[in-house]
Amino acid sequence: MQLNAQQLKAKEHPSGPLLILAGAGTGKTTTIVQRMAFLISELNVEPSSILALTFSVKAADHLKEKLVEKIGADGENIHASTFHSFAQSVIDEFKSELKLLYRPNLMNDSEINFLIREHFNELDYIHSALFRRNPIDAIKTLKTIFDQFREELFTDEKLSQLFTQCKETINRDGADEKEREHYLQLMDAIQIYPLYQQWKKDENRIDYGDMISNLWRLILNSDNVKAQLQQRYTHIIVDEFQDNNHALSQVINVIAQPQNNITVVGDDDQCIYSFRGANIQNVSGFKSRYYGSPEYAEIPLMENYRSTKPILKLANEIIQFNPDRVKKGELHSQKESSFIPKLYEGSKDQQTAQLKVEIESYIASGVPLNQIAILSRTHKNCKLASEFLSKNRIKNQYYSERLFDNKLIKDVICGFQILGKTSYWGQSIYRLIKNKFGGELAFEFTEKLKYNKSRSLSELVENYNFNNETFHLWFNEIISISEILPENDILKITERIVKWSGVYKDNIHVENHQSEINIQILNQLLTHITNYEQSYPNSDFNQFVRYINISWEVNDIAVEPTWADDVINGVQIMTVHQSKGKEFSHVIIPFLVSAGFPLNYQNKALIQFLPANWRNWEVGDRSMKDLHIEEERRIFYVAITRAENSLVLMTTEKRQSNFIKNISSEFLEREKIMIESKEVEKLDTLISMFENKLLDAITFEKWNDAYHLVHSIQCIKDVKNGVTPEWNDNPYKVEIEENIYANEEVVNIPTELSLSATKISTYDKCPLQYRFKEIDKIPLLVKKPYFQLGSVIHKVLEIFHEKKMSTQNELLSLLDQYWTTEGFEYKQEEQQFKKDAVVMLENYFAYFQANPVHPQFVEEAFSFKLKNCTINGKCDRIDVTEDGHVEIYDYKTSKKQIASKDLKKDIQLAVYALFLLHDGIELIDGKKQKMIAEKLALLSLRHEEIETSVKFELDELVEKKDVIEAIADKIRSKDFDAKIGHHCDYCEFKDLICPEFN
DNA sequence: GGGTTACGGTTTTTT
DNA sequence: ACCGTAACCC
Repeated sequence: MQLNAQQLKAKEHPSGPLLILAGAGTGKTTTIVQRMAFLISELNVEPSSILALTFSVKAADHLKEKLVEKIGADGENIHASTFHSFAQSVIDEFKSELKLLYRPNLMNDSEINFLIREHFNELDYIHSALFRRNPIDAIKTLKTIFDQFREELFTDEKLSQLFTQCKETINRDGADEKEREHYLQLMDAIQIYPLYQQWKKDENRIDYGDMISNLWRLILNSDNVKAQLQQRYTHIIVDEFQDNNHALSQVINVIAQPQNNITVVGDDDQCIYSFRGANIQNVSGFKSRYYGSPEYAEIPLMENYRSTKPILKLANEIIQFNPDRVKKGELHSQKESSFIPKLYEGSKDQQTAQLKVEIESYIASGVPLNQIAILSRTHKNCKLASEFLSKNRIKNQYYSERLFDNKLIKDVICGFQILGKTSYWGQSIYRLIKNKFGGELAFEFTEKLKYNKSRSLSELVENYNFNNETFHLWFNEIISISEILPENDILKITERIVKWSGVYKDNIHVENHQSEINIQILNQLLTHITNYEQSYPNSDFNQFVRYINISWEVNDIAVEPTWADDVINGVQIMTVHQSKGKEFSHVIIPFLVSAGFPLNYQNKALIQFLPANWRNWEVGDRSMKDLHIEEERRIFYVAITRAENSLVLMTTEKRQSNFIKNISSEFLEREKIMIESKEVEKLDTLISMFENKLLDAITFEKWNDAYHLVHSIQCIKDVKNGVTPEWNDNPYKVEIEENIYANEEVVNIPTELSLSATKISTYDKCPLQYRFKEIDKIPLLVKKPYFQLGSVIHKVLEIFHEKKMSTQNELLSLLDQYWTTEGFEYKQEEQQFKKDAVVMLENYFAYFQANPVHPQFVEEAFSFKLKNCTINGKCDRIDVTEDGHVEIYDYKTSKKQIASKDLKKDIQLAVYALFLLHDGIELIDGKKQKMIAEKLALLSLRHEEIETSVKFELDELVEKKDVIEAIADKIRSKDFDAKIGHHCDYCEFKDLICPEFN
């Protein structure tokens, strides 16, 4: 390939610091490869004196390949690798200087979280209440902060100085609550960090951050190492320089001395990894560091060989809104085109429908599917697009599955939960029985599970009458596995669990593409477990289950793609981050809605990043939020610049993304989507699914499988036409029937429908969750600490009033009496919860002293009938005032206090009022009296002003009654569609049961 | 115009 | 749990 003038200049730049500002698609790899060739042939640099560094393994492999291709044997002698593998090789070589005898073993993310988890109870004092209340969140947060300490190369002295700074900040007036909490978390991180380092050392382990910081310590503390490295590598080349963090930049700066023959290639407009420490000031920082040096040069490559002029015009228009960019001119190209990037406006459904139209028109004009890409900001939207295309018979490729989200892996995990008797115990048995033997048998089994408090399998068997021989045998097998737990190693047990759970037998039954994927996925799990066994050879089974559960919680292991994935020709669907470095003839970016892209900036309760003024770079007066929007804009810029020939954007009519809202039609042609989306029939979806499988079978030459699939498709079509299919020996029969009859199981609604305030709000939140809890009666997880706290508080207050006690001491000693440490995994958590309980009781007592009444009733149960249901419930406390007015009180232990104006929406208070209206209570004369409640109050115990209250008038209560009856009607009509939202994260059925996540 | 409420969204991933 | 915009109120 012929280099252009700028590229040539970069190639033949003599020596000294060189900054190549390489825009998207400007031939940067070619240029640096040629530059290395030039160094060797023209400047007589030894190949082994060149150090070429990248961040990712993929980029390193790509670079090595190109080097060998262009330079030949000399290319192989160039040290081209990732930063981390370079660091590791140096540490190996000089390990004696670090006083290491053996090469430390690298920890993966699950192991790191597990390590902190296993030591968490040793921590004596934790500053952050949030950390104390939620150790798992604390562990995850600590890990990311520890990484950032290393990215910024903080020394012990620096950390202790920052600790003092934290203390000053939290004592300062005017700091808001969240900021104060963040600094408490940072104080914890600083205090725990040396312990974390020691825990690793004790086990001769290191993490990725240690690789870089050890290298830094080596060259800083040993003149010998520094001198050797400086002599060995006289020329340094760094790729994707904008993604470097501070630590990496410092390391290469030192090694490059004294000649500073250092070439960096990067584009500040494509820096999209600041969440992992990438320093947005890297590029300009390089410039200011070496600007004074006489050999310093700066060469922009802005001649783009990828995109057409109109696409680049849009890209330039968008990125120019970012402040403080390094000066390098605009991207330009020679590719003329009359196609202006297009913007479709329509609802989300219309956008997906339009996706289909666009792709079909590309197909009609002969574009290969893998030249079309759908890019999205989030995985959620990628998934949406992928599922939509599959339903519509358009082959597509989207990889994002996490190992522990996989259905088969979850089945195996269920086996571990059963053996480990964890809180997932009941749900795991339920899930496996349902998968293997159907819903009816699972339903039959649930009652028994509920009453099996000791979680003993043999006890279950004694109480169960097995009519089904296969089921009986299967159950005996898990019992015999549980009996050999102590004397067998974890891999043995895993093997038996895998067999028992049926994932081999049931999912690898046909010689087809999917089976091969399934085998690979299972192997990935086995590898994960083998690694654990090697690291913890003396682990007992319970510890192993804790490890598995933390891996599951972290869930960051991606399912590896198979070799075969490259062969498939489908529409490419990926996140913008995944698309970096790639290019496609046609790019579609749908769902450009406000809050979606740019994503809303969120200042979360758990700290995510070090404070801006702790970093080794200046951001001027831009806020964290400004920086966030700028990064989102760069992400959008990266997405646009992937397109070669056509670029189609899609957005809603209102609430459009800020990035495109005011872009003039000169850059972007707008058009309203006119088509209406229509639902694809269930059986048609199934046919599409099998047609896709057939395509795979043909691609991979699984002819026997193809034969079955053709037959399967015929059978589904038969069902569609009302004909009874002839299944013969079709191995897909079970799978197809499951799909056809899914959600058509019998749901038995009791004739006497019993509701309560809680049940009503559960239904309101998610009808499916209501069904799981109240209709299917799926076993719940073992009580979480949070609920335990609530019930203890209620119990204590009940007794306090019942026994007519009157002092705070009496109240608090009741707490001591009823408090139990059971159910708490972490010491800190238990202590904090008890502290919270004391505060709540103190708040209550202060309130009680100001309002000294003796309640008429405590924990008063009630029941009354409405048109189509019975309402049951319990009032925490009922008072009768001197003038005969009734007041009902409810204790709230949750963090959130409902504002007075919102109380009328509260269903619970309305239910109490309805009870008084419909059923009444016994007053002095022993007769039940119906009336309107004068006052309905919530006592939010976590707040100083605990009382908020409301009164419902008659017409309002009639309205509420209608609402409840409407819900009862909906339940009776078996309306149980899942409602997805943030509440899903707190739903007990999310992990193993809910079809939306399984 | 300014304040309030309703509503619709809600992470990225490498070593 | 938290943010940004549209719609509404005055």
